[in-house]
Amino acid sequence: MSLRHALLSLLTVEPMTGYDLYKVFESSVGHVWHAPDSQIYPELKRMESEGLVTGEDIPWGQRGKKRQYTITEEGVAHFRGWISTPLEYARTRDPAHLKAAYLEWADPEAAREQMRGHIAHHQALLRQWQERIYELEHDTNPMLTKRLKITPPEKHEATIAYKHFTYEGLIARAEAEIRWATRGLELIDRLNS
Amino acid sequence: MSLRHALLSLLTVEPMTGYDLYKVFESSVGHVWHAPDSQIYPELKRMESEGLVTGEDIPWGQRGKKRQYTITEEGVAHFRGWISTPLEYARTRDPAHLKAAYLEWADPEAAREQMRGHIAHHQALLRQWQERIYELEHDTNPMLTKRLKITPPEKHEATIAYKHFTYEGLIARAEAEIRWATRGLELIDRLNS
DNA sequence: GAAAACATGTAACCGGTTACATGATTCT
DNA sequence: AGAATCATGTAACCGGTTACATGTTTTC
Repeated sequence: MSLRHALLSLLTVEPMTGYDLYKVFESSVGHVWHAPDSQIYPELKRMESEGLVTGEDIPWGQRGKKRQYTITEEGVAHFRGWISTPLEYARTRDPAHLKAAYLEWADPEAAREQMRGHIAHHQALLRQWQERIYELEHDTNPMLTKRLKITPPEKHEATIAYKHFTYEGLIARAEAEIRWATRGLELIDRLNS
Repeated sequence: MSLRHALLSLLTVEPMTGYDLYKVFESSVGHVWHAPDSQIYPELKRMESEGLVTGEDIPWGQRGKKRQYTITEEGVAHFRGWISTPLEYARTRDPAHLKAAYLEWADPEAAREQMRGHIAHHQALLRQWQERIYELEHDTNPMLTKRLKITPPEKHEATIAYKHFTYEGLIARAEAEIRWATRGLELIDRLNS
């Protein structure tokens, strides 16, 4: 149930429509949290009915309208409460490592293809996260820029530092996965020579 | 839908009942893949109806009976096919890192508690996986021992090596998470001094 | 005028979790 | 005799995915 917390985190910056939020999930934030529009719209309605946000229809063009959601005090408290609550970790369920444990069942080329896929996947993530770090260091992330504008200057350092720290962790993880799969390729070669 | 592949991987060793499989998931294998009994029993039925396994009622005590499942040739082919098929990676959804990105919303002690929880979680995983490595190196894992008995000797090395490789990857990941959260604690101290 | 982007939903399904329910066997 | 373990399920729910559906506005 972290979707609503991801939504709330964005709504602490400024009021947004479902489509605005969807676009953010599709771009930068989407590399930490993904959500399809079909999940966002109903969740916003539920959050409105629970008083975490208020919705307001605002005109859009001649006949159109869109619904803009504003976080409530209760929503802010809810978000802060979630951040402060110890995370419950889900039991392990890891298809990539489950497959890796039984690679002797695949022929060597299929096994190599698994490892190459793993490397490609994590290299793509790595690039995305390095791009986020670049944005942080050059203040080119629109959401963060807006956030800093409404944040007291003495909290700017922490606001940036925790996001930097987050992406560093994701980068370290991606690099570890790439190293692991690279060793996997070497192992496959060794076992099939 | 990897549950059925996890079940098939175990059934390649010997016929087992739902409860047998459940126990294995609760112990060693459960640290790579977890499944509750309420998911295992219906899945086995479905797999039987799809011809991946055959079920046989065998007597248990005076009046009791239990259903033992044997993997079919089709089941073996299905498992091998899965291992050889490139994995589709799910979009990122990572509550721990989502929270970390907004730790400025928590007070320092709650933020530290998050990091300590992350460290404790991954240290517990680390111990489990180191235990699995120990088992591999000393041949004290019952399932693996049985597996090797029905595996041609020339494939023993690969069978063990891929499992070793898998756990090494999980260990590297846990160590990276612990390092990350440890840096997180340092960051919290620095920002609040 | 057409295409792309903006805007918002519903419905069916799927894998997984939690709670509930029941009974037999084995061990102490 | 009682407790632990063995054994097998059902049902309600939950978060998430995929497919379907519709209409407006802006841009080229």
